[in-house]
Formats: sequence, structure tokens, C-alpha cells
Amino acid sequence: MSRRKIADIRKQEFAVAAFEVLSLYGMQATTLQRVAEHTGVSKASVLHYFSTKQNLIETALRRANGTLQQEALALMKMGSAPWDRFYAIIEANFSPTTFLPQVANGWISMCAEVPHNPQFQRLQTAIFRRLDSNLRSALADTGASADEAKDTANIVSLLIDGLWLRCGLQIGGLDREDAIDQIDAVVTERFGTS
Amino acid sequence: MSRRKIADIRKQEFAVAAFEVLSLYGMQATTLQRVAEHTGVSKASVLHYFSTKQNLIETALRRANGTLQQEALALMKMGSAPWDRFYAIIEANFSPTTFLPQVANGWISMCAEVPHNPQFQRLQTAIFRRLDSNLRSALADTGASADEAKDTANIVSLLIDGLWLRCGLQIGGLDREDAIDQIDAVVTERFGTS
DNA sequence: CAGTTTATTGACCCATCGGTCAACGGTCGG
DNA sequence: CCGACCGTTGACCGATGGGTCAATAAACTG
Repeated sequence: MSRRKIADIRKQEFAVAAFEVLSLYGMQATTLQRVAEHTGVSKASVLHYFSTKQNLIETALRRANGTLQQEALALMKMGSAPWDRFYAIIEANFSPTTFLPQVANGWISMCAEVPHNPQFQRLQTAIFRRLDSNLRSALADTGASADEAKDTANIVSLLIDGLWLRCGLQIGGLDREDAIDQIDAVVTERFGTS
Repeated sequence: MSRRKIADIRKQEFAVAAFEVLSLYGMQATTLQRVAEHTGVSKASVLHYFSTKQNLIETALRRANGTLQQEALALMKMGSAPWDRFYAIIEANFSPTTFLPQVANGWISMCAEVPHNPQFQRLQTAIFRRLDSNLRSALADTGASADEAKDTANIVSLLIDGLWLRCGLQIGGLDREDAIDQIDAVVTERFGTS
């Protein structure tokens, strides 16, 4: 019982550490050695739980995305009014605990590798599809037509991507309030004052 | 006379090759060896002209951005009417010769390294500032107030970033027409039918 | 033609990468 | 008390990275 636990705990520790290292040092410098010493163990120990580096990083990204989705889900359940659900998605995508330059950089690093790594590609399209679908359904609930919902979701997700990129590059002292305001501006312009 | 020429020609060749390799294979796989064999010379030869790998890649990115700016400049000179100038900037940012998945990926790779490389950081902020300033002045010429120009330039450049990112990730069959249309939609919504 | 400079390269160096493996130490069931 | 198992690790391996260097080949100068 506690046997299996240890394996899971270690896996989780290493996955978290791997994402931190990725965010802090970038993909090139995310080495098994560094991840190991970031958690205070030996390189061989990391490889004992993750057969390969690919495996480790992929798990790390999946986990990071998982926590983000979980946060999004919690926020979405709170909102009842149609527009509340939409803005819950926006808020979730700029959560104070994740919308940080380092974290953003972890994701940018992943994006840079997407064309050269099918696993990353899959993960990336999954993330995109989920966001797009959430946005569309939330917009549809506000009474927008399917076309309106589609176009607006497209623009909003474009803005989200741009804002995350800018967060990672640390262009302008972007904080989550600013980010949300900018999206809000475009959306209210489209649907009138909400 | 031809002495200096050869050095310049080689430098240019290698810089172009380096950007191509970067775009095709990503930052990790952009190795001196690969750049060398991509131009049909030896690794040592590349290092003869660029003392270091950093130097090579930085020059490559600067060159790539230079050609893009040149293209933008040519397009902007054509436009005379206020809105023409604005749309010339947009067109230039989605030029058929540069708005391609591989090229986009080259830039994404750079963005991923920005936090770990001061040179890239400088280049990146220079690129951003230039685009922002161009957009603002073009918008100001259309009669928009300074605040309007600032906000709109911000949103437009956000959209541009998002669209380039999406181009690199190859999400949805994005081509330049679609990209321009999406920006146009937001802008006309903001300023009424142009 | 002789000599100096310039372009190019293969061989080499050292560091580090991802990954393997056998051994060590502790813990727990019998 | 003892053997089996599990987590952990240091030592090691082949490959490859960036970078150096001296030797060779080519081109220009007098």
C-alpha cells in the first residue's frame, strides 16, 4: 500500500520539480542532473521513476496543465449567470498562482518544441481544443449565435495566447488585472456594455 | 576589396543557414555541425567567422528581423491614405514570404530563450517597440486620440503575437488572409466600418 | 617565382548529456 | 535472525556538444 504510494509521491515530486526547472532555466538547461539536484536526489533516482527524459518532461507538462484545468473547473462551477461562466474561464486562465513570467516561460518552451515532438503536439492541441470549446459553450450560453461564439472564442483565445507570451517575455509590467481588462475591453466592445 | 567581401558573404550565408536550421529543427538541434553541413562546409569554418555559437544565432535572428523590417518599410512607403499605412503594417507582419510555420517557429524558439539570454531580450524588446511605435503613429494619423491609439496598438500587437504563435503551432489552417481578416474584424469593430 | 596572407579543414580537447548497471542499505515478513 | 525486496546511488559508457589549433590549400603581392 505505502509501496505504491512512494512511487506516486516521487513521480509527482519529480514532475513538479521538472516543470519548475523548465520554467526557470528553459528547455536546453532542463537536464536530468538539474532536476535531480533541484529535489535533492541523484540523477539515477529520477531515471528510476521516469524511464526517459522525454517521459519526465511530458509528465511534468501534463501535470502542470492538469492543475490549471482543475483550477478552471473550480472557478467555472462558482459562476451561475451566463457571463459569469465566461469570465470565470478568463479568470482561470490568468490565475494569480499561474499567470507568472516563469510559468509562462515553461509553456513557451513547450510551444517551441511542439513541431519537433509529437507528444507535445498532442498536449498542445488538447489544451487549445479545451479552451476553445469552453469559451464557445460559455459564449453560446449568453445568447450569442454559433458564428458569433466561434469568432469571439477565436479572438479571445488569440488574446490569451498573446498575453501569456507577453507575460513570459515580461513586456510591460503585465499583471493579471491588466490582462483581464484588455480582454474585457474587446469583448464588451463586441457585445455592448455587459 | 574582395577580401572583406568574402568575409561578409560567408557571414551572411551562415546567418541565413542558421536561421533556417533554427526554424526547421528548433533551438536544441541547432548545432554548429548542422549549420555547417546545411551550407556544405565544415564546423570549424563556421566558427572561423562567428567566434561563438551565441554570436552566430544572434546575428541570424538580427538578419531575419532586418529583412522583415525592410519589407515592412517598403510596404509602408506605398500607402498614402492614413488607413493604408496602418494596413500596410499589418500586411507586412503577415508577409507571404515570412508568415510560415517554420519561420514562426524560429521566432518562438527565440522567445523561449529570451529570459536566459540578454541579447535575445534586447532584440525582442527592440522588435516589440518598433511594432508598437509604428502601429501607434499609424493609428494617430487616422485621427484616433493618443489613448485610443495606444490601446488599439496594444490589442493589435497582442493579436499579431497570438496569430504568429498559432501559425508556428499550426493550429487551424491559418494563412495570412485569415490572420489579416481577424485583425481587421477587431479594428473595424472598434472604429466603425472603414 | 617566392612569400605572405587568407580561407578551410581534420584532428583533437574537455565537458556534459541521457542512460545503464551493479552494489549498498534499510525495512519488513516469516 | 535472516533472506527478499525496494529505494537510492556512484561509477561508468557512448555520443555529442562547443571550441581550439596547427596544418594545408588557395589567392594575391612584389
